[in-house]
Amino acid sequence: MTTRTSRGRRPGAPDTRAEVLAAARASFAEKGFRGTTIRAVAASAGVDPALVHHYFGSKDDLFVAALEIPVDPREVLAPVVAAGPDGAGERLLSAFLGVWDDPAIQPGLLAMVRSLIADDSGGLVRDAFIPVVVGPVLAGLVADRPDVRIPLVASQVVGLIVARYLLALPPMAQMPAEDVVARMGPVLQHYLTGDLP
Amino acid sequence: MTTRTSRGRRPGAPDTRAEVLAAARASFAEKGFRGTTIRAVAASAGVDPALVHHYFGSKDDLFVAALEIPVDPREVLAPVVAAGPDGAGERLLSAFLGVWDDPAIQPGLLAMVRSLIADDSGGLVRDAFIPVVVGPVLAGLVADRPDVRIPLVASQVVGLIVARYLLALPPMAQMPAEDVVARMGPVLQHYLTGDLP
DNA sequence: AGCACAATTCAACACATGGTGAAAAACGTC
DNA sequence: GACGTTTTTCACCATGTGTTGAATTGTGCT
Repeated sequence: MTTRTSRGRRPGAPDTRAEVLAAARASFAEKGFRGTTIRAVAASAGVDPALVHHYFGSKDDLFVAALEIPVDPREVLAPVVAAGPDGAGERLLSAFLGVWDDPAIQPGLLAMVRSLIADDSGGLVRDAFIPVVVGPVLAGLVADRPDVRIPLVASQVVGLIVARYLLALPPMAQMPAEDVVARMGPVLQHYLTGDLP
Repeated sequence: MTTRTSRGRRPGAPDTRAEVLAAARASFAEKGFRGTTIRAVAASAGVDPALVHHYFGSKDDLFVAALEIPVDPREVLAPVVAAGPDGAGERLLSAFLGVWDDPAIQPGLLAMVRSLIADDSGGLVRDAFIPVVVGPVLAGLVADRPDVRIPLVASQVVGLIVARYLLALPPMAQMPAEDVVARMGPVLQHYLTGDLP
């Protein structure tokens, strides 16, 4: 039911709709859902606020449009799992950083996580994302007691994301991905397969 | 320059000011700064919105009042550091959980961290809190290369806080403090004193 | 040129929010 | 009871927000 049904623009012409979406994504990523205003998005795209509504409907609709991420976590994690538990910590981190450091993907993820933590909407991660999406995948990687190991892995990964991307703590934010993998990989490996009290 | 200068209320009487502050603290902790409205705080305390202003001034003032935490991080960490690096990982975690699991302290900390992550105000943590407050303290605990080790410790601790308190992921949120200490302590110890690539 | 349709802007509404100043109510003291 | 003080409410204001519908401009087609 979108407006854009017919043939595309002529090549070279600016795609205003895409620019608005990019501006929205950036604002959601930086300021979260509540901190983002339609007017600010419109201004940042050099456009009238009404146009934003014309293209995307309500602010909620704009948000879910900005959340659209060109990556399926299951596809990213599949090869990590397929290679078995040896060195899985490093591979897991590598895959993660590969996605998060991709400038085409990062703003959408950032918007999602920032808004998730900002409001109380953690219920979504708690009830859907972790148990349904990431839980089953990681289950193939842990040695045993997934109910204990998965939250440990999750807590370390969440900490990395918050420190490196949301808070941009130096030097964590500037550290090359390989260094992060080398230093945190063994810890993840320990959480996945090491001895647990 | 507050209004409350003269002698206190008679014992047993309800302290409206304190109730308003508690309501504000709870709302800031749950919904963050932007998600909190003066009207909602007033309603939750069963009071007129103007009274909130009368007691606390602006919304910013109310926020800093809600942030007041009866704990100095330096005092909490001092004994951890004094005992030296052996088992520092466990002691660090223990001290941390002791503070965060204290229901008298938690809402204030939650409000602080939630709002810090929600907006872009991470600059405060980045530029003041970590380097000025926690950095020097932890510097006495790390074996060497504090610029690398401290962010690693920080990322794991941040992950714990976000997973356990902000997102309340099960079973991390329900795990007894001792279990957390037993399972994450060795990792922190490794970040503090272990071999690093 | 004229037409159909998409892209874009304009002007405005309804509402929620932070904030203010004066009035009223409650309370202790003499 | 009359007073000063504190506590609490009332009635507004200015502003920013999401949203809407009509109007305007632009573009391609015949």
